[in-house]
Amino acid sequence: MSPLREKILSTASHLFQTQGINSTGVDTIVAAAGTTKMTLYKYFRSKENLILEVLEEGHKDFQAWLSEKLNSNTSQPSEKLQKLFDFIEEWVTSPNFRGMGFIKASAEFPSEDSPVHQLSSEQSRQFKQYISSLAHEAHIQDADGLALQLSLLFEGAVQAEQMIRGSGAMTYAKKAAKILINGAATH
Amino acid sequence: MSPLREKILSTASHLFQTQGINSTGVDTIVAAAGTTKMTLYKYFRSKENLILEVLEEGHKDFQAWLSEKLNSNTSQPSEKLQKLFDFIEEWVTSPNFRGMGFIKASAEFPSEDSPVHQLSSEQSRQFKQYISSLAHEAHIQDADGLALQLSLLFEGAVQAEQMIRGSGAMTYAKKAAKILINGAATH
DNA sequence: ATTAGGCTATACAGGTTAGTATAATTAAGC
DNA sequence: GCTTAATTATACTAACCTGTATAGCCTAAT
Repeated sequence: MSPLREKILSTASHLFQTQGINSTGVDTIVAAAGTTKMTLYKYFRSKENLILEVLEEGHKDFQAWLSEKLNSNTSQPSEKLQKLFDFIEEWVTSPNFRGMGFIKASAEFPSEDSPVHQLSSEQSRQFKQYISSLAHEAHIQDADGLALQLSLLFEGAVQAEQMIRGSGAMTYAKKAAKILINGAATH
Repeated sequence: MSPLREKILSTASHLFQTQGINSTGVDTIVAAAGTTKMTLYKYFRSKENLILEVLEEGHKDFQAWLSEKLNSNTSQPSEKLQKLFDFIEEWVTSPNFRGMGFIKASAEFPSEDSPVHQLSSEQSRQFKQYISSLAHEAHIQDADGLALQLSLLFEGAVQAEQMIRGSGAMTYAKKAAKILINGAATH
């Protein structure tokens, strides 16, 4: 991959997170990345295309990191579910955390026709599906229900944590998650 | 109050919710409200001012409806906390539900300098504070912690419900809320 | 009927944005 | 040293958006 392409992607990702997607112009991105519009439009068909690639890369990175973390640090399926939120907290509070793109993207692109909205809602669905599969392996009866509840907590916490940095939302989300997991396991 | 002013407010509220705030131009608003820009700018200093008033009205309506509902349908403080999510579900699934403005507004205006961001984060804080006061009256030890958890669930559920209409997110959020409330009450 | 106030219609200024065209510049390979 | 390819620099178009200016219209009260 071209290093300039990567630079544009990471710069855009950072700006989208801190300034918002719609309020970040292409000119701002290329200036911050130390390149020009011509180069950006060589690698990306349009701004929308760039947004989609930023979202995809961010989601892939997170999913890869999370499943690797779970697979190498736990053995039992029930243990994975228990440690899920510990690792999520680790991700969210890590210094290079650039936000969960799909959460904000769906808010900035509320129209269901928008490809950006479609991709981010698909990613949200995928994440919920992943939690559900963990719950299923741990032989939880209503695995989908628990997965939905945990993803609600997760999305709410990420948003709150970004709204007021250091609000401790993730800590309480973690506690709530453990209560819900234990409650679902005893049925 | 002028009926035209009210019409502009309600029209803007509806459009902001369905199309997003930033992607809804004033021309679109006045066309949908059946008036002209001159009239809009007679009643509102700027678009930003209109956004702030829409947010304020929506939040006031919700808070008034919710506390009235709680006060007239419950007696004991613990009962209020228990029924909180039942009423929230009623509000969210009601046909004239126009969304929780402050949740999306903070996402569309991520810069902390923005007055819109400041107002919506203040409203989010107020809502959490209200839940906390209910929890306090019910003699829950960690009232703030429970309030934070419940507001996470709430914000997550509203967003999910809007992302995929009829996802049943609110139903599961309600169940999770009851588990968390009961867990917090026995400490 | 006429006057006055609110509303409409329309055009426009000023700024911002995505995206393109064109030419100059750099750097690497032979 | 020359060619080739990639990147830069800069200017521009076309669309869009907020906010304003100006003139005309309609209705209600006197």
